[in-house]
Amino acid sequence: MGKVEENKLQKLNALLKSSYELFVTKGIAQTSIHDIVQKAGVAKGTFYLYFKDKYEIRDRLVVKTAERLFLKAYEEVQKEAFHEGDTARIFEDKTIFLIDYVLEELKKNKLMLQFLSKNLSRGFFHLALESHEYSSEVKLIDYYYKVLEENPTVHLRNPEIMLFLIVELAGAASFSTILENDPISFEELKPELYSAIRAIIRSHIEADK
Amino acid sequence: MGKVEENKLQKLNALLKSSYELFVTKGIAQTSIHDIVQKAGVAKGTFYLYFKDKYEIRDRLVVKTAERLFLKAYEEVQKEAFHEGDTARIFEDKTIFLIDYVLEELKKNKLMLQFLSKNLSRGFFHLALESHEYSSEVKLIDYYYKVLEENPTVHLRNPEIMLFLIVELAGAASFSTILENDPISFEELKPELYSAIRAIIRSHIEADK
Amino acid sequence: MGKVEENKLQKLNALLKSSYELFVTKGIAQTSIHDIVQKAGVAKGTFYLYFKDKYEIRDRLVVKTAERLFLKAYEEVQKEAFHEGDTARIFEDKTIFLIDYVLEELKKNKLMLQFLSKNLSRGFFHLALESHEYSSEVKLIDYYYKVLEENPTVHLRNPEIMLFLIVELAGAASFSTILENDPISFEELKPELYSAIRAIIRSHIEADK
Amino acid sequence: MGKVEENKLQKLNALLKSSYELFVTKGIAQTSIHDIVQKAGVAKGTFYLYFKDKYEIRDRLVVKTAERLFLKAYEEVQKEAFHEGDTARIFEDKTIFLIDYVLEELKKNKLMLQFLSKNLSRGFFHLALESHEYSSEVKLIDYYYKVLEENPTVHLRNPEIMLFLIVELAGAASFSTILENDPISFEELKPELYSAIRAIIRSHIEADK
DNA sequence: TATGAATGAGTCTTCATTCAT
DNA sequence: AATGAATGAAGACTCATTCAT
Repeated sequence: MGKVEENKLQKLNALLKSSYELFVTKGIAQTSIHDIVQKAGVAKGTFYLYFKDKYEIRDRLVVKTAERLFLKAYEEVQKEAFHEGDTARIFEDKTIFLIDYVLEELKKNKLMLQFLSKNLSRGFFHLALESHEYSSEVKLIDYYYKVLEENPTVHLRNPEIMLFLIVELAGAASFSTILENDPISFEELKPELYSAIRAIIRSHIEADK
Repeated sequence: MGKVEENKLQKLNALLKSSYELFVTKGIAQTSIHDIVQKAGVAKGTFYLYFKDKYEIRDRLVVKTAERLFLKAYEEVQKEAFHEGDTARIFEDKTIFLIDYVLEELKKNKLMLQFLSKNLSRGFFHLALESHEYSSEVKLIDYYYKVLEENPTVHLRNPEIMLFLIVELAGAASFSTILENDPISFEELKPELYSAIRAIIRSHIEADK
Repeated sequence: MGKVEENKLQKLNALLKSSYELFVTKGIAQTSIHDIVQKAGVAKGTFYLYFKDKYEIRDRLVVKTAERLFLKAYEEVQKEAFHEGDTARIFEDKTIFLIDYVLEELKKNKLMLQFLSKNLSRGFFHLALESHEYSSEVKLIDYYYKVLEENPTVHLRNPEIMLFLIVELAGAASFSTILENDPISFEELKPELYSAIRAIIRSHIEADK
Repeated sequence: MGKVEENKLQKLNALLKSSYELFVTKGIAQTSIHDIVQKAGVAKGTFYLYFKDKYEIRDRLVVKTAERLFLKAYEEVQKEAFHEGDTARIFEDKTIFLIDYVLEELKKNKLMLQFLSKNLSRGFFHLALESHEYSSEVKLIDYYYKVLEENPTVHLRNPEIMLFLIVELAGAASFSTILENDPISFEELKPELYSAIRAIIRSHIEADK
């Protein structure tokens, strides 16, 4: 990589980094291009060499953040030992573990949750399901299929829709409870949420012949 | 009502009406006070006689819209005959009916759905669960308790959290499917959504002694 | 006085009183008609039945305040016994006493001093010298002539200009020292100020034949 | 100086110039940012690149104007020959000359005087005594000490306070007479004012042993 | 006389975007 | 490629004043 290329990458990263910090701290609407470039230490005009506007930078950040999170969640599932009960039960446990890992991470980093939830109406989970122009190739659904493949005796009626429902439920329910303890605390919600998710999973597992 | 009072109400309504129309068409951020008062045919200063800013007007509109919708849903439940199966099944059916009515209304009026979903981070459904300063007294949860009372043999482990989970699920899942047919169409989602909701309800119904 | 007249006077006084309080607390520019009428407990339109604008009310207040102050100062001079030295010295002492009384009153009520000095470029003292449409008939200069008459052997070269110079000097010098201790404290200034005033008086006293 | 720098200076000066003209003509309160930038031929946003608000521009103008005036007055004192009488008399004459020069300049430019007197509660002369953030370093008091040093046999009891008193007196008395011929004309006032100033100076000159 | 709802001009201020250097 | 001065549209909000009741 030439010196020029290196310099460009450096500026790009400075812009991404300062944007992320500002978005997460002040919120997107309250962050101006001026704020971003000042924090990044580049000139105003430079911003426009890399991004169309701040919403483009936000989209890139959201995708990047989501992917990183899911990759880590998947890696943690792999490390864990699941063997209590039958394969259906193991699959259920793995799903809950995955969801729980992500939610706990978001709980630890509320600013990140706020940033993600505030700026994506459909929520963080949903986005990660979709293909996206900035995205690299791996999606939550791909990880999920891998988990599924590891338990070949489990048959789901409609795995994609099931995951969609679970993700929407977990996302929507945890946003308000984590951020506002409303209507109950996240800790109180958790057992009920996971019990509901298990109920959904079971209703999707087809009886073996 | 005196002439003055009449005139005041007229202005208030003109402002609410033009705001609503602009919000659902252009979005809140893209709507200026200038737009609102111009459409309403009143002076700029008049706006500030009735509202602090456009977010106050939005909140009032959201609450008003949500209440109207739920009241109608509840009325429709009352008209309908439910008698297939045991009381638990009847309760399930009534819940699904209620949800379905609201979702169908939102589907008919996508602009309203968009407006509501875009402007309430926690979602339209969630709001309706809570008390609110602009709100009259009846809430979704109240309607729900009424429905519950009509089926006194049904015992729910935790009716409030159950409703919260159902509402978050239905809300989140239907927003993206209705507005963007993504990842599937709303029509395809429906049976799966309702089946998931039934699974959640059943997991909350306590076994009779 | 009829009931209507009484009511009118009451409103007028309420407006004057609330204006004064707001002017000395927040300053004139920061006080709106809305503030005044709200504090006075009358309607906005009522303000315009009594005053053209807030500057008219300010002028009336300034004159009223100044007159009251000078009347009191003159009364105090009358109570005091002056007999040390010759008539010229007694006249000098009376003048200093008069000035000192007014300055001490202003020092006690800095808000009043601020209000007067901020809103009259030429200062409080100067105004009181002039005839004014809202003013009743007695002016500082009239009091001064009375003092002069009590000491008939004293001959001043130009009493009016002398008083003008003294008043401007005392006013300007005390404003900044009382309000801001700048460049020295008022207490430190006083002996120097009064010594300067005495020097001016002496230079105006004509030698008797 | 690069083209950019040159252009910046040009804009800054255009803003200062148009502000000054508007302030002295209409008064500060009646001058809007819109007026200023329009007259300067720059965009509204440009104003905020150079100044926080119109009060900052006013302060800079006042200081700039005052400094220029006093520098010129001092230079004129240096050019003049003073030798009539003893050193005390020469010192007196120089002081009067200095004051007179400034007052005559203000008389020539009544708009400037009006602007200065209206917008500085403590008075224009007073300002010139003080250090100020926009100011370069030389102050009236510095010039005055120089004058004093040129006459080493003159001993003043308290030169700083004496100057303060003289300046306040000259400032306050001349504002109203120059601007409004009130209560007498400036020309009529002058001999009396200077005689008063001489009386003050003499009362500060300490008797030689 | 008194009211206070209504007005809309006026003001400040921010900010994305452009473009000459 | 990078800069940052300049732009000016756009927006929020205030407030003295009017006038129908």
